[in-house]
Amino acid sequence: MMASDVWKEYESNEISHSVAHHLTAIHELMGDQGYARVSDVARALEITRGSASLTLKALKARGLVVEDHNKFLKLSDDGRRIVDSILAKRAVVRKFLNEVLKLDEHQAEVDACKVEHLLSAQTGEQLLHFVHFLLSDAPAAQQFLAEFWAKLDQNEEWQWPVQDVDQLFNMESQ
Amino acid sequence: MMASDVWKEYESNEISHSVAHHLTAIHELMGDQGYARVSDVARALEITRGSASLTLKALKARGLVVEDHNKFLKLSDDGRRIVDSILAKRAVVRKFLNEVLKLDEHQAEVDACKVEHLLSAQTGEQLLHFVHFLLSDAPAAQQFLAEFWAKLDQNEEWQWPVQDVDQLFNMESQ
DNA sequence: ATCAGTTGTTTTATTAGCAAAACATTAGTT
DNA sequence: AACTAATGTTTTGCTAATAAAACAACTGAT
Repeated sequence: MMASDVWKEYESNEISHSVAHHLTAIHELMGDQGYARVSDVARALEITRGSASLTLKALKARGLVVEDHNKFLKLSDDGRRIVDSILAKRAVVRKFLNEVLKLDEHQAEVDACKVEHLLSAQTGEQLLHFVHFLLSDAPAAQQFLAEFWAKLDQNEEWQWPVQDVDQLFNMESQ
Repeated sequence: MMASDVWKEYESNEISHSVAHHLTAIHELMGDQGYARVSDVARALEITRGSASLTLKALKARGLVVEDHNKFLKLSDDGRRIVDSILAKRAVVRKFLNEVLKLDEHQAEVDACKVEHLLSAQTGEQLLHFVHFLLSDAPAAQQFLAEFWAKLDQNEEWQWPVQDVDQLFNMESQ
């Protein structure tokens, strides 16, 4: 049975990759230089001012960005909440990929950036609990990680992509 | 510092969400009913035949799909490799979200479907090693999971989204 | 043989997200 | 004042991915 209802939810996402980065750019510019204009966002994202102007106009219409009396941009409360959730997911995914799975920092950054806006809040929260405990000083966590990393170094070989992951876990197919 | 070079890699992905699902649809139709035509793919994805026809024409041009003498579609070797890597990532992410993080099956399925085509091969492979060891009968793994799940039930409270994830881990900001 | 249903394609239109270019406004300098 | 630079917007055009509708070709039943 095809999960036709599942795959279409991709587009029904309220926050696109582009929107996520327009919003986070405003947030970071506010932190770095205290203000954010259309041009600053465009420079930060390396797109033209025209493109940024159009996207930001839409975000103002959606109530995620508000404009100062003198064209200075600010996140609304809703916009701020969205940025917080995105940055939290990005940070925890990056941390997991880099510090647990031992992927290099660039790869961890790129992959985290790609998925940050797609994960549900529930997923982000559970992942945070998981990584927090995994990287804590709890003996069970440290013991597990030590053994996992040792196993990684042994370079146990599968050819990737594994043909049938479920079979690798001794599951019935679903 | 803005990672301007990072966020644009999103679009430079060779496989879009749509393409990933056109290819996997062909794969699953071959398994289910032994053949796959344009109409079958369109029905499986719940899009019009016209849309499927156009997308599949592009995939034939890219050499990922080949067409029978009588309009029957098949994956090329390249197409098959892509489907294998996508399905492996989807399976391992779904398993991690559902069986480790204890997200419900639907949420796990949706989130896995959203990110499957975005993760690098390296990430997929490392995640597979991780989940495989985590769900094995190794005592360190079972001990860790038991403690983690017990901790989850205690419902340790953070308000999500956490404002500063790095501070939660006692890191210096980066 | 005709009529209905299925299939595949093409054309037209829409949306999101970009670039490029033209334009208007403002700010700073000389 | 005039010239220059920076800023913001609008218009036009592009690509990917969709829908909708028209069309052609094949299949099957009676």
